[in-house]
Amino acid sequence: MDDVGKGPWLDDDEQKAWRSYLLMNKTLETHMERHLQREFGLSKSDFEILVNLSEAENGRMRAFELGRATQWEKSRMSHHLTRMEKRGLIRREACQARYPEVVITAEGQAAIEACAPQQAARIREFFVDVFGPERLAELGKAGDEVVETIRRHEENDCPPEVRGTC
Amino acid sequence: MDDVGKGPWLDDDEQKAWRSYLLMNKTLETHMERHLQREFGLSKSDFEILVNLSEAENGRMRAFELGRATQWEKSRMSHHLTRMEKRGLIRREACQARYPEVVITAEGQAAIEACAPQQAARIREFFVDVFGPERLAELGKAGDEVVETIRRHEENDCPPEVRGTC
DNA sequence: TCGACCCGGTTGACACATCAACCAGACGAG
DNA sequence: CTCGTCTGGTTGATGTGTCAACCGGGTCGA
Repeated sequence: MDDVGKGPWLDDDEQKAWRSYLLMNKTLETHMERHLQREFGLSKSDFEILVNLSEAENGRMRAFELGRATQWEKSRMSHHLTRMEKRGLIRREACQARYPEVVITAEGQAAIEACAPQQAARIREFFVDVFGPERLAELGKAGDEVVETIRRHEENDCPPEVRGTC
Repeated sequence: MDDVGKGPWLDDDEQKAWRSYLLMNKTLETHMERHLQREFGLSKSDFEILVNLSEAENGRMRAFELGRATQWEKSRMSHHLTRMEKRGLIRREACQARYPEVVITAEGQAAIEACAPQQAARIREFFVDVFGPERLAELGKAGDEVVETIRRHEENDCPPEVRGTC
């Protein structure tokens, strides 16, 4: 309620920066994703899961932790894991503990080892190197601030009232 | 082939910046989208179409131009337009020219006029103001460079050879 | 004039995300 | 003990995006 008053829409500079940002996002994302899909038959989502699993102890995690790491909703996680299981990239494995663990298969391991270096190279080529170290650091800081601001706003907006619909 | 050689994966600083950037994206996007959905029943895609139409001459455009403006595939456009038509936000209208025109309805106009100011205010609050003018300008420039780099790379990668699969 | 292609647009099948409902074990209060 | 509730996880319905195939009117060369 304290931010409205500069006019109903963004002014030209604001607009321009915002649109540049959006365009960069879309371009980067579609480029990376298309490459991943065409060369390796993996989606961005597959990649995210495989990265997390391959970095984990013994290549195994609970679905819950995967959810925390990726910020996905649990139902999305469940659906996607069943699809990946069907394709042989992961396996759900019952263990002595309460809940089953998600395990990366040899095939999954091979897939990510095959594509990770190229992904990294692309990130460098199109993002890291274009920004350069100073701008990169700036962006990182600003990004964290944005996230922080939104976090604060959201928890402000709905303090633990009875409403579960936050 | 000239970028590989710094190691197969990103180093710590690169990694950190990249992840901050990704997180900012996801946070911003889900926040904005959720707000739009809950308060106004519009998706980001609906919004994009309505913005373009409402800025156009007479609130009407060819689907083709919408496609150019939004960078969507034609099939996605077609599907989404039929859905929006069913909801009464737009109308497809045959005219004397070759192809039908997409027209924004009164209802669509009302919807976007209702939500646009709040969208703008949120963009200011969480993006423009957090970055501040200098960093915003930097980001805009860097973003354009990224887009430019990818463009060059892609047209380089597949010059107008016979392959239509670019 | 005829056929080959191009181009804007539609369609159908399928992959994916989201939402709400459900399930089962754990846990705490009575 | 048992009833309510919480939590991690699954399921099904539905909305959305993508791919490939198709359609119909133009255009161009033979």
